[in-house]
Amino acid sequence: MSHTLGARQAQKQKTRRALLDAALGLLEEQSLSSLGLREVTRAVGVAPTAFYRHFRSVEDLGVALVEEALGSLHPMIRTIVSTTGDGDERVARAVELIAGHVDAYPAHVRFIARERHGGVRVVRGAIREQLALFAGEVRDALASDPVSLGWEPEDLLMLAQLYVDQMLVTASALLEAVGDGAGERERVVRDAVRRMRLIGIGRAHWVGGG
Amino acid sequence: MSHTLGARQAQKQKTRRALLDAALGLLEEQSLSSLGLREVTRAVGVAPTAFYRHFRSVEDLGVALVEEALGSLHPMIRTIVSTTGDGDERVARAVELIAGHVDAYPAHVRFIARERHGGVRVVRGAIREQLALFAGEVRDALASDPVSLGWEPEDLLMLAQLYVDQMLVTASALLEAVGDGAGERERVVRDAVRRMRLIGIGRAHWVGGG
DNA sequence: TGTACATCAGTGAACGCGCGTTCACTGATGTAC
DNA sequence: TGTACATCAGTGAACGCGCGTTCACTGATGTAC
Repeated sequence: MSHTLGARQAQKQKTRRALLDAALGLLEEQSLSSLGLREVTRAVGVAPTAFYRHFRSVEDLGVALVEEALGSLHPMIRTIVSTTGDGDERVARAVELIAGHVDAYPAHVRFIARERHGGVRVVRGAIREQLALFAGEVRDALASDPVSLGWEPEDLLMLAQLYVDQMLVTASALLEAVGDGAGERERVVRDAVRRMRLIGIGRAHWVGGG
Repeated sequence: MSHTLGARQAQKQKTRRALLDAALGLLEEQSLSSLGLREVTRAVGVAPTAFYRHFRSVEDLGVALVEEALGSLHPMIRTIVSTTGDGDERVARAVELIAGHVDAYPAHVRFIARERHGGVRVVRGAIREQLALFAGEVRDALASDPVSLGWEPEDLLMLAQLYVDQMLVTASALLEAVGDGAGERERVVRDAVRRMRLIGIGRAHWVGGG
């Protein structure tokens, strides 16, 4: 996969990276459907036409950003679901992991939160697809937990989706709290922990059917 | 409030309404930060300059849409929180009310889902403000319910926010299901009911502190 | 009711500007012998 | 190692187009007497 690239390929990758990073930066203050190709190339310092050597359009770049942003989340999700310990410990660790991810990749998180319901159809579709994969992973992890004995498959998937949604809600709330000081951030974390605890309690007392 | 308007005022209101409606229509396929003033006036059939008689900018029109879209939700929220009956009945009625609102005002719902994390700061702020009002209303309703005896104020607000979030998640999921036939819609409704039930169960067994 | 004047929603021409896309190009890198 | 040719990432000029905003205007509606 990562055998030595020729100088030409290496330079091309570098420019592509620069285009993606510039776009991510510009997308902190606007949404994808208003991002211009010339804006991106101007930020990088290449000619507008260079863009076409890497992407067919800004939408295409958007799809690449989705894969990058959500691809990097898979390892984190696997870490969370494979964490051991009792309920409250697991919740605390999960929220910590999410907070760490938001600190490490704030622009990616903002991009996903913004474009999940944004104005570009193919990008919404790509995000939806990735989130469905996440929900599947979480469901499989839940299924192999003794607590889930007697749960119907549909209910397990519902719970998995609820967890994935909460992960995004938490990430997005943390992002908004970034500028508001450490106190506000602490409050958001405590709130996220309580939400997850409440869902965990609902899970522990769940009765199917109805 | 609604005493008879002069012919001039009445005509002005009509044009304003047409601008808001045209914008809502255009925003089904794009986001506010890429919506152009000329697009809106073209859709209505007035000169571009007429726009300025009603709004200072497209952002300003966006804030007006937020007030319209979320203002109309207040009565629904009051109806939901004042509904009587046991947990499962209340949940079912709440989801029905939400589904009815989505059917009645799909463009408003899409607008809020899209712009809640969208690229226009003042619009995000206006949405956040309205949602905080909703959460406050829900919290007050929860507080006056015997089930909440012993709950800390912070936990009540957390739960209220969770309910408001779920309302939006449900509305947005219903919207996505609109094109996918009645079966898919039914599935989304069942899923929403189960999510709300699970949260209700967590609420019933909640223990503060920790 | 009739008249003279004020208001103001909507018009239409004009502006400078940045957009996405096309095209033929350049020159460094890669490859075949 | 050296040479001749192919590839291809990035260039720069050019295009037609729609944008937001300004300005002086028109003519129907409103108001004062």
